[in-house]
Order: sequence, then C-alpha cells, then structure tokens
Amino acid sequence: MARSDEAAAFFHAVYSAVQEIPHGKVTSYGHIAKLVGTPQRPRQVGVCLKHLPSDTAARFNHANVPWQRVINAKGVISPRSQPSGTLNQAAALEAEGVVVTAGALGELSVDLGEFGWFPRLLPSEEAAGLVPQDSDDDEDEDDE
DNA sequence: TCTCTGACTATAA
DNA sequence: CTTATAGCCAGAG
Repeated sequence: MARSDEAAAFFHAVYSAVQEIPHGKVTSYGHIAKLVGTPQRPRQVGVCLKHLPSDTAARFNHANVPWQRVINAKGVISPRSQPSGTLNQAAALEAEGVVVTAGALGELSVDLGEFGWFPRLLPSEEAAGLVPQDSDDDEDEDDE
C-alpha cells in the first residue's frame, strides 16, 4: 500500500504546485514535475490533472486548482482525447485574461506576450536568454 | 498479471 | 522547420 501512499503524495504535491501559479499566468507540465521533484514524469502530472475531482468538497478540485493554467512546453494547450476539454481550457484561460490563438490545425496556442509563464521557462530557454529577467531591482506588482 | 494508452519532454536526424 | 525515438509510469480493460 506504500505505492498508493506515494501516489497520493505525488497527487498532493502536483495540485499544490499548480495552485502556486499566479492568476493570468501559465506554466508547463514539465515545470510542475520539476517542482514536485520528479522532472522526468511530466506525463504523470497530466494524469493528476485528469483525475482532478470535480467535487468541490474534495481537498483538491476543479474549483480550487487552476488546472487550466497548465499547458505543454510548446506553449500550446495539450490536445487530449476530448476536444471539448481543450476548448474548455482555452475558454477558462481567456476568462483569466490570457490570450489564446487558434492555429490552422486547430491547435490552441497560448499567447505568452512578453512573458506569461509562471516562474520561468525550461533550462534550455533560460540558456537561450529568452528569460525576461526583470531588469533592475525595481520591484513593482500590480494585481486586480 | 499483462498490455496498451496517454492533459509530456528532450534529443536526434 | 518537421518527424522519429526513447524514457516515464499511473489508469483502464
């Protein structure tokens, strides 16, 4: 039963990490996987979100976990079995102020704008110098 | 118990 | 740029 216990811990960690994503921003499955200490299991992160209960009475549910803010590393909403779910996620993101562009192939690309990513991009992206990296020490935050 | 699938990603060609 | 491949491992049948 230790296995199930570990699995529960993993689910818990994933949901907690997703809750850390600020409003109006997104991150990738891989990033969540790294946050929970298992950078090689981005797929399982997807499994966790798929199993995210809709019951609002549950500790983690569709209402308190911003599952919609999790997309794939390509900056696109991962297409899953049910296209309706993808569209649903796109709608949810739009509602949060995130701009989603529909590609010719029906792929829903998230417009990161300057930088809509939560903490930062993957190491590869960092090395590429694509990180905005707030210049200066001027710290300012505005939230509605 | 085995097999197949999948809300992923990095790397190679 | 696109396509193929190899890891990863939790569910569902």
